[in-house]
Amino acid sequence: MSAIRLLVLGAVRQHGRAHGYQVRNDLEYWGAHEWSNAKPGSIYHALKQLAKQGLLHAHEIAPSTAGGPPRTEYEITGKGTEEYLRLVREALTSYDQNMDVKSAAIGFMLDLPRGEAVALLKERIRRIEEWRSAVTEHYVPEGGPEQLGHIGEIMNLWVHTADAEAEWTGGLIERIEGGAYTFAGEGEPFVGVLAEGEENPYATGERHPGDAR
Amino acid sequence: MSAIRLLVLGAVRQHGRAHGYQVRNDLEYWGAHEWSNAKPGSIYHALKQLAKQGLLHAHEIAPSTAGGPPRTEYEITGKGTEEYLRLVREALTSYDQNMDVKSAAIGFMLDLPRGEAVALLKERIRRIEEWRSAVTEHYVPEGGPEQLGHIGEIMNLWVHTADAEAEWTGGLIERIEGGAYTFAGEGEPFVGVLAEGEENPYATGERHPGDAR
DNA sequence: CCCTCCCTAGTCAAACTTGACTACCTATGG
DNA sequence: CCATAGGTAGTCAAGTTTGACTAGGGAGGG
Repeated sequence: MSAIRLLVLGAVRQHGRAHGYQVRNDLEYWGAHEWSNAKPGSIYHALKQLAKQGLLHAHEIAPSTAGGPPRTEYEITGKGTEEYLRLVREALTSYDQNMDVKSAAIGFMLDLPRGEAVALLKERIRRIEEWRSAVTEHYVPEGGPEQLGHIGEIMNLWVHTADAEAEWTGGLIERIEGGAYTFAGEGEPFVGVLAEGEENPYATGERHPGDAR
Repeated sequence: MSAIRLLVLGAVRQHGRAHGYQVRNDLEYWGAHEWSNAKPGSIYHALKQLAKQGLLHAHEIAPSTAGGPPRTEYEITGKGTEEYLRLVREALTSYDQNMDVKSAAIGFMLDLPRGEAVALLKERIRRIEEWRSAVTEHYVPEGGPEQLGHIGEIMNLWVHTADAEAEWTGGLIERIEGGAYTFAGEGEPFVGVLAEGEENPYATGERHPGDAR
């Protein structure tokens, strides 16, 4: 699963109606150009792709009001909302993923009801543990793990990483169950996009730490 | 950095001389089709690319001895060996990476001298800690971390992940400094490829746990 | 002897990603 | 009043990845 579809769908959805440059700005506001592969080309490509698949509706619009070429505005469709929620659920649940998917999942989790988010995170832990025991049981040869030599270090890395993720997930579950944050249906939804004309406090130039290069 | 170049260079290098299907089999033997993006198309593409860049030398060969289309054999060049070692060093050092790069780095680290491997891993820890403090210092707004709301959980994830990796790296350094494994120049090098005709004990069909789906 | 299945070895189109590039408009300083 | 820097909005070619597909040969069963 690539994070870009989720990010773009989520941005358009929070906006209600947005053109490509707005989405691009939101993702930059979120720092996503640094912790995900959200480059201009990918964003415009994703918008076109999503429109082609009926997840976004494209409005052809007259030349921009603020200079530059004419622009296309997008709105999320019913099918798109379904897909968005499906992607959020998948990102929260599955242990398949890169940092960008996980980060996006957390950013969007408030769009689910609190109970469901907790259930999905518990399922996540279950899958991590399942995977962990598959590693330890399947790969350890008869004669003990020493037989593997340095290759055993790879499994060690996998197990260590899995444990750390399970632990972090557990902490998050506790905080959510303890009443933290405002989930779907509990009040004003959290909106993290830039309004028309609002300036981006995290605009380019500054070096952000999400950047793992 | 994508893991595929490193994996393919490493496989050809251990073989001395190999055609695409052999590389494919080695990667399957290593389980790489499950913990990396090593699909047939990617492997053949990488081989051609590496040959074009002068990192591999391609021998055009007559029709296969065992059925199927004619095949091309590859050998690593001097430039290719340099690039291979550069990639191993980079993979060991940088905190940029996905599981596949890390796993490959461990698999190949014995091709470096012991002292260098330790130095690179220490540098890795230094970079992780640098990144960690960049996250905590840069992203925490005035008014405390509570201001961020659920977005703070993303930074929490990053920090937690960084700490886990630093810890794991530290453990690996200790074991290496304690004399574990046989590094470059210390004796018979470790060879993890299938000989001609040798059967792959991890052949397809079985489900491997590296598969994180 | 023939049919089917599987292994060998690889190709290919479609989708996705990357990074550089274009074109237009506004504000600003000299 | 002019040029020039910078923001707006997006395109494009080149490179990479994916997953399905091809085509030939041998093994084994009936």
